[in-house]
Amino acid sequence: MPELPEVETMRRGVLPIVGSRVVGVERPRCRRRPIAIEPALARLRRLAVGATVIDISRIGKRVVVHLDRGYSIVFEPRMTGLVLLAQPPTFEHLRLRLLLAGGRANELLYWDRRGLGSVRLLSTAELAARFDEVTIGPDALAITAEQLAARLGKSRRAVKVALLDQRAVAGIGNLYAAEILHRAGIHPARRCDRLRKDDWLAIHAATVEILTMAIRYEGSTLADGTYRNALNNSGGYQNHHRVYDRAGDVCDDCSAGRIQRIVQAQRATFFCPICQPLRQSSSRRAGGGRKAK
DNA sequence: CCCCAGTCCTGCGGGC
DNA sequence: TGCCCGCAGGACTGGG
Repeated sequence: MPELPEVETMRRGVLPIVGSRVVGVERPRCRRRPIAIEPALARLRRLAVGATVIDISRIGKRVVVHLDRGYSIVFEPRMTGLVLLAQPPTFEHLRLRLLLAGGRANELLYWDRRGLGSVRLLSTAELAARFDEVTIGPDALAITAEQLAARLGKSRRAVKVALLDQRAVAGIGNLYAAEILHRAGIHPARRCDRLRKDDWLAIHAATVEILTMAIRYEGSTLADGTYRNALNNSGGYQNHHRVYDRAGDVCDDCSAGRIQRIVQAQRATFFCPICQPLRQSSSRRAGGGRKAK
């Protein structure tokens, strides 16, 4: 499930197409229900073909391919989408192919097993309108602790549920929310409005640490093997998860608690009851730093 | 406004 | 061994 580290890895992986010219857009034959592609293929083709890729950015969990002529193509992978330079995991689920010339890559592929994702061509104005500060919060790697506290501190939601709200902070999904709160030593069910400044500092520090480390390992490829980088290689961060999908395991950090699984807002949450007590202990470390391994 | 529940989709694993 | 059901969770929508 691509979250910030996986999408950032995709973005970096397709950077070689900067400078290439789009010479074709194809929707491969696919018996599957087509994913959302906007505008319709003919118009997409008319607007994109002939344009040159000038930059690749990321908006939360989306990869944005910027073209000259004032348009951008937004890839939103949702659960199982991949942006690839080559070698799709299967041809059955290949959804869109951008043919390229004049650069280091011949094509950019969008692959999506479940097909919940989308590809959209937006003008610069449409892009700005769609992703303004109301609809999407600051990126999780750019937000300050003060901004995080200001945007979530009055919410009565459980902190884990609130961290998934892309309007508050962009890029955190179910997996990394669990890992971040474990590193910060915060119980996922604690209400945002009951957290103190120290808690937000700890969550902010843990966010930067966990996401940075996950990017270094090129993201998490779970047991279903879906997530791959732009060259169809697995990520490595799944081997460093402390809590996600590890219910019943003894916690690596405290060697005492067993990882628990609960459900919040219809999503699985994992945590260590020793490292993440529901009632705040007076001795919790400040700043979210965890003892070195 | 705030928050929750339902929706989309496919593949896989557990249970019988 | 085979089949069915439930689950996985991105973003979005409708409603209390």
